[in-house]
Amino acid sequence: MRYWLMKSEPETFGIDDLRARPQQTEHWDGVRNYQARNMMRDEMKIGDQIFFYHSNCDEPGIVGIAEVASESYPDFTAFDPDDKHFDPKSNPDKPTWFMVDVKFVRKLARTISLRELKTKSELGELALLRRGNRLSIMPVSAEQWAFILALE
DNA sequence: GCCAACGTTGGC
DNA sequence: GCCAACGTTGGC
Repeated sequence: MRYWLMKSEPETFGIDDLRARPQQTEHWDGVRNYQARNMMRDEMKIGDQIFFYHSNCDEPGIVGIAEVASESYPDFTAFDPDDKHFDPKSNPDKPTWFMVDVKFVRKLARTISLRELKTKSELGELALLRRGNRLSIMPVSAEQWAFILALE
């Protein structure tokens, strides 16, 4: 099993939105970055654990845990001209973009903020903290996962 | 709102 | 293939 971190803006789709979905599950649509796509399409497996990260908000940080709930499949929002994430280069016969379903596991007892994570030398290699990293999905090592959870 | 750090696009 | 222009992300 692998570990991941996925960013979302709480004003758009936060951890509480995921919890409120039927089956507490939602497809992770809208990813339009090839690196992030490759991780979802090629590396994520059902049961992988995910840190749910709130970005672009008052206190950016890890707010909960989710898990991968499906194999990857084409992101159908790319096919819809009316969708914000429409991409004319992707079509159902040869989709460009993929996604997985993500299921709510639990909220953390408190937000582990980006500010706090930055103070931990043990997390120097965490992709989230690397300079200029804007990927919305990134891998987390088992060691990093355990260390961060122990902060809770 | 600002701006650094990207990734993408398109002219050449 | 190069690279300038442009758009986006996301912390602050």
